[in-house]
Amino acid sequence: MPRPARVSYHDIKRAVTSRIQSRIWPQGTLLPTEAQLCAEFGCARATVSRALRELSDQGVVTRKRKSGTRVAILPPERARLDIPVTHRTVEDMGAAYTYALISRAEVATPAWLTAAIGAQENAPALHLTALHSADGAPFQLEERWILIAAVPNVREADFAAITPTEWLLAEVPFNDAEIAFSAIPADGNLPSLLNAAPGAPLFRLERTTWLEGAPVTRVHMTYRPGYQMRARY
Amino acid sequence: MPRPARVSYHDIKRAVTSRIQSRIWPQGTLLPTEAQLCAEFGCARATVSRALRELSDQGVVTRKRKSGTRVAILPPERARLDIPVTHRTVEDMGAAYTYALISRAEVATPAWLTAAIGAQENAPALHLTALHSADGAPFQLEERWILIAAVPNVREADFAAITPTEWLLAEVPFNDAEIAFSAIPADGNLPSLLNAAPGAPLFRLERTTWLEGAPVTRVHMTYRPGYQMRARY
DNA sequence: CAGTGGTCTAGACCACGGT
DNA sequence: CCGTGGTCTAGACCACTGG
Repeated sequence: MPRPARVSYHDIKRAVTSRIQSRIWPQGTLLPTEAQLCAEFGCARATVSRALRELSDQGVVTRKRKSGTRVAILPPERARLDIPVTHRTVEDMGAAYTYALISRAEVATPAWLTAAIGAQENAPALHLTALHSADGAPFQLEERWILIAAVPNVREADFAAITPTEWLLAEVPFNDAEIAFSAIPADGNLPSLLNAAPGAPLFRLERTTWLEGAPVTRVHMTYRPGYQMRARY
Repeated sequence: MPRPARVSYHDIKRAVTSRIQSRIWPQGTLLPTEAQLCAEFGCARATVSRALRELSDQGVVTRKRKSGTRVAILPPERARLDIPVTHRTVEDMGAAYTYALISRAEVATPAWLTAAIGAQENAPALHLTALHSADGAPFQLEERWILIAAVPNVREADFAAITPTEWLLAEVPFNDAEIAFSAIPADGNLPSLLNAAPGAPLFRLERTTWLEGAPVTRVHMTYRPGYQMRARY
């Protein structure tokens, strides 16, 4: 079979994955070294290196210095999950997006939150509740705490005009975050706000964000009944 | 401030993210070209290129030929989700893992599934139900369909001895997949199998896998009450 | 058409970590 | 120790796309 004049790292990726799929290199197999693959494919080592690095990022192979590159045993199912701002999620469904601030209050950070995110006891926080709707129907209820110490000018933000997510994205562009998904029952004010039967299962996403180790905000996003979050890989 | 003798792509990434965080480069700003950044940092273009490529992968900047590199507006919250095999999930919790096959039957692919995954009408499938337990307590109920046409030797697999996931991973190492998360009520046999109150909200993960466009398997993994799936980024 | 990112090369040095 | 991957360099050609 003819070889392209120039070998791309894509070619190497395809060749390697193909050999893994066809069992030429079963799980756990030690792959040839980068230098050997260079020779085989007739390309520079940087090209092989990039191919193997990407496969490693995808969890297809595992690499260790000195020991070499192996076909992953039990590759974790690894998905990249893009969670767009709700605004966009709704519009991507082809629906009209509306947003309403329900409540806004300065509070002391509740104890459960303090423990969960590593904030100081009773640190002042802004507590917000807001409803995101699609074509006028409730789509997602957002409950959020923002630590005022982390973003002092949050006191001046007008959350009737801009969603907390968008304000924060503009204000604190970067951070570390942790996400948790769960199923919760519709209780408290959820049935009326989300138009759900009492006790109905609702999908919830919780996200905590830190800026250089200091907690910034925690949000609970509870979706309308039947909502599914999707990802491909 | 002193510059290291050799500039790493990590240095560039930190420098760029730092400028974005500090509003030197607000959202939407056009960054200097790779060549300009090379000159500024005193390194090769490949180094700058790798730094910007990784930032682009992370959704921090967006790149387009000819127009250049810009700070992303509304960066999507992008998480990498590793879903290990249940076996490992349980053991990572420090619990003893057990597995039991509940049912196994050859069926015609149900109509709803056919439509969802693009399989042929009435294609023969293997339908499996299995329970994964942690320290003897129900942890996850797995309901799976495997299209026999895609993996003919599935008929000889002994799913009492090996979990469907692990068998499939060994048999069909690669594929495209789609995942959906949702909250469902405990109905049918779920309450008794997962030790849940009838109607209780349960977290469910659905995954469909294809091999080169042909559907291979669909699985519904329903977790015990209260389970949370977590990710960091 | 021309500017910008996308990629490859050939060579080099280095850090990690088995043996 | 020394093999393997991790990374940087300096230079080059190419592909896409905005003006």
